[in-house]
Amino acid sequence: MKQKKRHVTLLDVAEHAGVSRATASLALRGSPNIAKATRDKVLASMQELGYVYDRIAANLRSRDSTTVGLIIMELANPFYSELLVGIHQELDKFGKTVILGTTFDSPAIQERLLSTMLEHRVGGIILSAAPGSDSETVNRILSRDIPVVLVNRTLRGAECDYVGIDNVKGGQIAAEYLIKKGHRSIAFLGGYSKLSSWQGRKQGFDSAHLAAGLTVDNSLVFESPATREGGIEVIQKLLKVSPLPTAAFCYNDTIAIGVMMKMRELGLVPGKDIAIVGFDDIPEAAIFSPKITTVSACTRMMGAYAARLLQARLEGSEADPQTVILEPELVVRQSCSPPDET
Amino acid sequence: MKQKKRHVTLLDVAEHAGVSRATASLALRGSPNIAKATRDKVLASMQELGYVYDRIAANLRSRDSTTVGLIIMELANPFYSELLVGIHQELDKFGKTVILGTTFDSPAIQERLLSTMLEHRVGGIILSAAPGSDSETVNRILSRDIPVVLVNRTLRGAECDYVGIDNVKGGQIAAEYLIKKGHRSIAFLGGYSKLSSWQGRKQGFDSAHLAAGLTVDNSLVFESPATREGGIEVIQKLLKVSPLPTAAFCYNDTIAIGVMMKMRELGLVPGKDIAIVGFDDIPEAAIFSPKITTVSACTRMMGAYAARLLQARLEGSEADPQTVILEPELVVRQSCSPPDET
DNA sequence: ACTTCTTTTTAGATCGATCTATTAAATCGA
DNA sequence: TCGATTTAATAGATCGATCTAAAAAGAAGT
Repeated sequence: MKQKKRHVTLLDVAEHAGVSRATASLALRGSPNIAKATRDKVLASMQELGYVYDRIAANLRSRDSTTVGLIIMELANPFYSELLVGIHQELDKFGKTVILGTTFDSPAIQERLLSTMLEHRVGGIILSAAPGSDSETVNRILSRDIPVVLVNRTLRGAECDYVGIDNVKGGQIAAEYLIKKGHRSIAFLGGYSKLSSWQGRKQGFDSAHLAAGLTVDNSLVFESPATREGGIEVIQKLLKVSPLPTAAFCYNDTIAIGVMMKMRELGLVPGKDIAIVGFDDIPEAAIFSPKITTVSACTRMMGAYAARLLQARLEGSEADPQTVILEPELVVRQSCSPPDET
Repeated sequence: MKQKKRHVTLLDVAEHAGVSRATASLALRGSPNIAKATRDKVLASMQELGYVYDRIAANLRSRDSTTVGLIIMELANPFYSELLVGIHQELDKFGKTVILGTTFDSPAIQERLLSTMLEHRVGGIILSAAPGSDSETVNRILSRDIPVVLVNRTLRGAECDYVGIDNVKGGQIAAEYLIKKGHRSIAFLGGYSKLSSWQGRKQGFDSAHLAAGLTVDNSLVFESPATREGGIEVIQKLLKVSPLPTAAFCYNDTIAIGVMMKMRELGLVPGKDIAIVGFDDIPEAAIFSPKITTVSACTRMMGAYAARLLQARLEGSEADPQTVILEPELVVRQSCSPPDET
């Protein structure tokens, strides 16, 4: 039953409709200087022959592109999958098709993905850069006239658009909240100090302490990968400290979840024995028990902004590099009791 | 500082190396009948000029494709994002680039996405079909010699490969487990009865009852969207029933989470007042409190299999349509107490 | 009827690569 | 040394569309 259909090209359509290839092309694209009768004839032939437009060939000739490359760290990570949703939905509105790549935070993989995407003639790239990657990488792409938008992670020296969140503010409101609740000894858990986002959050954390007349105890700062395992690792280190802090600000929600799971396993009551604030407001934060008080990074909106900035470039904007910094918001839930009176 | 580099083509490379375009092309691809000295010369010129291979143009001429279309329901859904991970990682190994589309379960959107992907000359398509979509859709693509692999959701009448899970078995082991724990009155919550996966799970659920000499009470079956909200909706309906069942099998984990959140909100103890078994084993299932006992759908593996089947077709396999059915596994956690003795 | 202007259509070159078929150079055997 | 064979390099057509520039057809003005 499987009959092999020959590939139908525009030339076949043109011949079937009794016009030239050029006319068929113009008709297809709804050019105003094709007579309506002719256009209808061409459209009918297309229908009849089962013609499929070859956008690839069209793009080759007209030197443009309807695809966009998207490079993120990982898909199995709620933060990035939310970001992906935001970007994907917005680009879809602009008729752009997304080509996906994940780096697992390896600059080498990132390099390979970028090459592949260039070979596929993407019109632009949205990049959440792997740590340790070079701004030279980005600038090399820009010099090929392919716009790049950085998202979530900035890259010093890259001359392109950037969308991120105000990490300083985020760290600050988290710490302010805990201080207001009466906490005086607050840990800072997880993440890597070489990431710009970590530095920002820490800075805000510190300045909230300063503003309240408190000093930050840097022996309560522990770094780790930004994973659930990282959280488990870091809470174990923290529990060796004496006296224990009454609260902890976690670099992100995933770490907070690891921390709290381990606490419960050890017979502690997360949120009560140690109050916890997370970061990102991933979907899990609302379903964990206790529900996690966290700093919302408006992740989807961040993705949408990135998509819009890129679209503007694709439409020819030559403006200076834009920077969009979103305001974080504290989402108060149930993971922060006031400190025990002892 | 921004100098506009002209696009470097293979012809430029050839001229720079002092050979013909054809030779440059062969050298680039490592053809055995190009002298090593010549190849080195060409490679050096490529390097020097900053040449970027245009895979799109190459694919046009050689009539093949390095891209694959992937169509799923939604990204912000742990099940599908796990599936995506499995597919994406495996395709990446084959050097295939993924073009992404989400249907939100709308056949109309699905149709549009398929068209777009065909226009982009994808080599093949992995599809988790929207409910109510037509097998004709798939067969039309197949008749264009573009292989399709269905994943997770089958489509009656579509003559192509399929990877799924044994839903009957899954429903059965879930019910068996609850029955063994002593439950005699078990609800079936969420999902839509028109989905083939729902029907399978229900069938297994029923047959486990039958095998234990129990009868299924169909007034304890409630349908809903497969979302957290669906779970909330469906537990409210269930709680109006009297006497209450002692256990519930949920169509998937997301529903189970909605159910349990709402239970807790109403002062009930999820897992104790009503024992809960979920389906899919999404990452959240392990972090929810209580940790959810669930039927693992081996989601990533499912994705990997789908990718492999497609790759086989792309390499020219003309075998009859293949069907891969994965065995589900019960993951016992903490959401199933035995029934209260009253 | 003839020029002028507009509208509609088209031939042929082109995008950047690969393919086919052929030629040029090198190697070899007698 | 010369033809036969193998190896290396190339010219020109081609993939399926768009673009440019020019031609053909139709409408309008005098």
